[in-house]
Amino acid sequence: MPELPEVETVRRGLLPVLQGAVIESAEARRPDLRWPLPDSFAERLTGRRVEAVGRRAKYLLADLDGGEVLIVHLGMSGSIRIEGAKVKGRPAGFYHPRGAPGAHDHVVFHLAGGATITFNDPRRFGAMLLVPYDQLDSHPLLRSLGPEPLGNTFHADYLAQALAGRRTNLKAALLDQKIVAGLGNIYVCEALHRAHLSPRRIASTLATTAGGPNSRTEKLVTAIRDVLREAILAGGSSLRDHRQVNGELGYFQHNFKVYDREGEPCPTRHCKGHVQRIVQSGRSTFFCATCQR
DNA sequence: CATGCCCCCTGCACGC
DNA sequence: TGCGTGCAGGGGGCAT
Repeated sequence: MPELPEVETVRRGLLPVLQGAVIESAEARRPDLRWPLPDSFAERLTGRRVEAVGRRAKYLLADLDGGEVLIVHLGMSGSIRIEGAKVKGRPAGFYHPRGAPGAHDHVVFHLAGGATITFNDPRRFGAMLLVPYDQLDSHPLLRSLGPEPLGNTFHADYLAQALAGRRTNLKAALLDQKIVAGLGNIYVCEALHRAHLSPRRIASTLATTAGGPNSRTEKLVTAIRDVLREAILAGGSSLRDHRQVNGELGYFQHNFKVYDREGEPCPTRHCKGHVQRIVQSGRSTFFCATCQR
């Protein structure tokens, strides 16, 4: 499911409940996620205080006292919900996923004070890991990630250098988390449409012109940053599984220009094209061949 | 190293 | 209604 904006939405929802909270107990109801839950998972979490709730790419990072970090990845279908919490005196959370109550609720955290945080993931492509804080940056899952697209180090100079020599297409290059970390299928399609760049274009053509990044690269960086920022403000996109942690829907899906809009007229001003769907690397790409070059 | 393909798993929409 | 098929916000692992 979730790309950077959805994960960031979850992080922001968790923050007021989880930061500073103590985990009274943890239930590992179904340990066979993408990888088995770590050894002694529940015991290592019991009594821990959550010092901070961060995010790197599509990973949620909960810093625990005692020196370990809980890494959570939501995979394709993972979601997190909070129940029994009060934020500013008001109860938060009532939504339950479809299906039988408790179905696919693989991990449950019981916080001191009575709130529960539940990880639900039908497809079980998600994961949870515990890693010593000082080994976080060198962890195999994180060490090769490219820059955060909303961070200071992601700019046209960087992207031009990162795409130099890449013979693959732009779609695949932007999905490559080593180039830029956090984009997925939706936001790559949307960013390329905003930048009027074809997903089929060879990535290296965005690299440099006369020693510097070309204007296409500048536009792409702007498009990526804009679409992510707008999506975060909208609470992410709710297609199937993604909810905010209190059960509310995100609404950025209403702002998609091309994703899942095959056959619709291209929304670019003065463009007479239509959105088409092609398959790249086995995944759907939506774009307008008229205004995206 | 870079690239492309397969696979993990469940649920749902679709056509017959 | 009951299939069977294809598709879904990801990404590790492998062969080439």
